[in-house]
Amino acid sequence: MSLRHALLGLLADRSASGYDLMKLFDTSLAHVWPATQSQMYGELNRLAEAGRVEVSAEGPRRRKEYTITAQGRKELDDWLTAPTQQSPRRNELLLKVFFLNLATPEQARAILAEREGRATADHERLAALRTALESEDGPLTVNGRIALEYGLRWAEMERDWARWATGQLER
Amino acid sequence: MSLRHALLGLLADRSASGYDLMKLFDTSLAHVWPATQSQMYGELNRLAEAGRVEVSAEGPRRRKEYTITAQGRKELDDWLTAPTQQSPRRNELLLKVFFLNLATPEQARAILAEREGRATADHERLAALRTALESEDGPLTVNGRIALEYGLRWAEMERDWARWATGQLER
DNA sequence: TTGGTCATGTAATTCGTTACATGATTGA
DNA sequence: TCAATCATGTAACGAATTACATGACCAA
Repeated sequence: MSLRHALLGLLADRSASGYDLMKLFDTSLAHVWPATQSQMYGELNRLAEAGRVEVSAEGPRRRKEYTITAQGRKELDDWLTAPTQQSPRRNELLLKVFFLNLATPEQARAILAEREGRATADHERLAALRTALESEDGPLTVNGRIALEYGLRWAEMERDWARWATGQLER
Repeated sequence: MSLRHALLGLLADRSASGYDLMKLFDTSLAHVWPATQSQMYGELNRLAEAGRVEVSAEGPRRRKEYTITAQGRKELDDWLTAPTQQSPRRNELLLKVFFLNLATPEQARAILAEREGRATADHERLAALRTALESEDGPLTVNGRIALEYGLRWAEMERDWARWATGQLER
């Protein structure tokens, strides 16, 4: 239930409405923790009920601005220091690999080729993003670049693995 | 809903009961597609109702042996050839990285150190497994080794990234 | 005045987890 | 006979997705 912590994390930086948080998610957190609008509004209400956030202002169009409370900061801090539970490694690609012997050689090659293509495209996209970010130098960009580097290395790893695996099929 | 396809994949190789499938999951698929017993029995009933599998034999203790049908093979084949939807990349570690500026430098280093440690341990465990498998040479081991290689490269990537990120913190 | 954006919600459904329930069979 | 294993299920809950519903405000 880390959506909760993602919301607390964003609110720790500055107060915001559900709508604001939604946009922040879309622009900054979408690739590490996707969430839908329904989920967010629900979770915000639960956070408010639990005293982790409070409505600090009301604006036009029923806008509610949420501010993190001391309890909320505590929970956020506890989460940050708790051991990170490793990502549930449910992996559809590997599941297909496991059943590769049920597919024809052409199908098998296609599965790996598709992944290689996607990984290559991802890598290029992220590399371009890194180049674009190198010019900026804010305090926020440090974390961003660390996360970006993860994505780059991951894409590289998948691309190289897919190539290697394709080679393994022909023996 | 790939649990469905995992079950079909196992049944494509040989008929089995829910109990057998459970054990197969635990020994072979646990790390790519974990599933609980509840889920499996439920899904098997749904597959039977949809005509993808059928009860081919009944044994002692209410044992039901399932066999894949032509419809089931079709569905499995469709899944294998369909584009692999990329793993939902909800990643708690990266979420924490995103909020690293909210933590103290010690906390930040601890988060990365923990991941480095885990990744290193994973890598060693898988490397040992690879060595153990190198002596065998069955027809099933090809897929297995490709999947294993993925795990190895992934652990290596995370380990190296965590080291690099720790270095980035000190600038 | 009307269309776009701001803004918040509910409902239905699926997937997954944990815990509980039940009983048959086998081997020591 | 009794404990372990075989064998299948139900119930309750939480997390996530998709679709739908509603309305206020602002600018052209």
